[in-house]
Amino acid sequence: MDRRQKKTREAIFNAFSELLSKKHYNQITVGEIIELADVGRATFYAHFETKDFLLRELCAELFCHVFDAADEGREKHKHIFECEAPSSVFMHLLLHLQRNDRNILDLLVCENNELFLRYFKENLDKLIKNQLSTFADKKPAELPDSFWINHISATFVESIRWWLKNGMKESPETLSRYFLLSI
Amino acid sequence: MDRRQKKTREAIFNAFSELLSKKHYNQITVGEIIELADVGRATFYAHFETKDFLLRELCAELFCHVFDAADEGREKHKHIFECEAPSSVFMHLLLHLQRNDRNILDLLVCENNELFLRYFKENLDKLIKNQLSTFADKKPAELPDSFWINHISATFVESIRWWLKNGMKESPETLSRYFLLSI
DNA sequence: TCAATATCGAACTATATGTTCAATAAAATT
DNA sequence: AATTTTATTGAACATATAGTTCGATATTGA
Repeated sequence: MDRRQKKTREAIFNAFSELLSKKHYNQITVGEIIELADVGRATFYAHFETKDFLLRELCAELFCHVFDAADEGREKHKHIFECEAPSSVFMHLLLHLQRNDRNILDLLVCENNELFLRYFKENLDKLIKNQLSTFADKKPAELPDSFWINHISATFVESIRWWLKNGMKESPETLSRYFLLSI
Repeated sequence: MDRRQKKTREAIFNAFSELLSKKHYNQITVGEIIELADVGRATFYAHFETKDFLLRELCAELFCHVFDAADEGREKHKHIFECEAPSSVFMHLLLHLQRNDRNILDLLVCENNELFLRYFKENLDKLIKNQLSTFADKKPAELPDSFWINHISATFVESIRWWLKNGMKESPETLSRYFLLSI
């Protein structure tokens, strides 16, 4: 990819992230983004069709980071859900979140960002679907799989939201325990 | 309240509901609302500061309907959560949802409507807080109350969302069972 | 060096928001 | 029934933002 493109893209992502951590997605204008990113209006639209597309691509990058972060360096580490005992799965993701991507936490804690949450949950659903066996012993027999998957990932997301809303006082270990207890 | 005001307000609510069932909140314009409601632009703004305020008030009305619907007629029926055995609490709300307010379901199923979901969850949180004892036997001792409340109401909402997303094939009884099983 | 292409900036169109105001119609008051 | 108060109307208005267009300029990769 052209060096210029990469730079521009990066500048826009950074500006957007910074704005997202300060104000609600709906209240951010393209004008603000390009001003902070210091790129021309036409340039922005050469990269992203709309603000929604920008968010979608930013999410894709962040998720890639977070969900595949452990991938680099070790080989047997395809998913976060594969690398440790079932009981620490959640904690592992929390650690990744904490360590690597302050951005993603900003997005999560941000008052209401449904678009982001949807993408996040889509990714979670996929992950959890692949790791269903991990939670199989807790699943009431009567529940349909899709209900169960939805329930786990929703509980996952809500645990994080609760954590952030309350100032992240608990350690990842504690929160991980809360999550597993509540399932 | 002036008869004219009431009519106008009603017309705007109806138009807004109808639009909400067809398209996303963000894509609905004030222009569309007043056209469908057949009221003047200035009139709209005499009633509602912004579209967000309109939604907030619509929600307030709907929640009032749903959460207090059983209130009319009987006296010992302050909350849906007080009128029956714990096991049918959820079903009771589902029945209200089904019976009284197609609108509210439209809002819930609508792809992404974070504002509505937030108000809905706020109401739920309050209700569940008052009814904590109902779920006390299921609560792991270690969990903080606020985490537990959040978990229950989130599970509640997600159960309904799953139900709607999958075409509402299950009976309210079944869904109620799923909900209680997953907690 | 050169051809391809990314950026710039400024102007432009289009659409939505929210306000203002004088005229009119409906409601409440006497 | 007459009068006052209030709500609605419609049109004009100012403002903000989205998204497009295009010629000029600068950067890149070959």
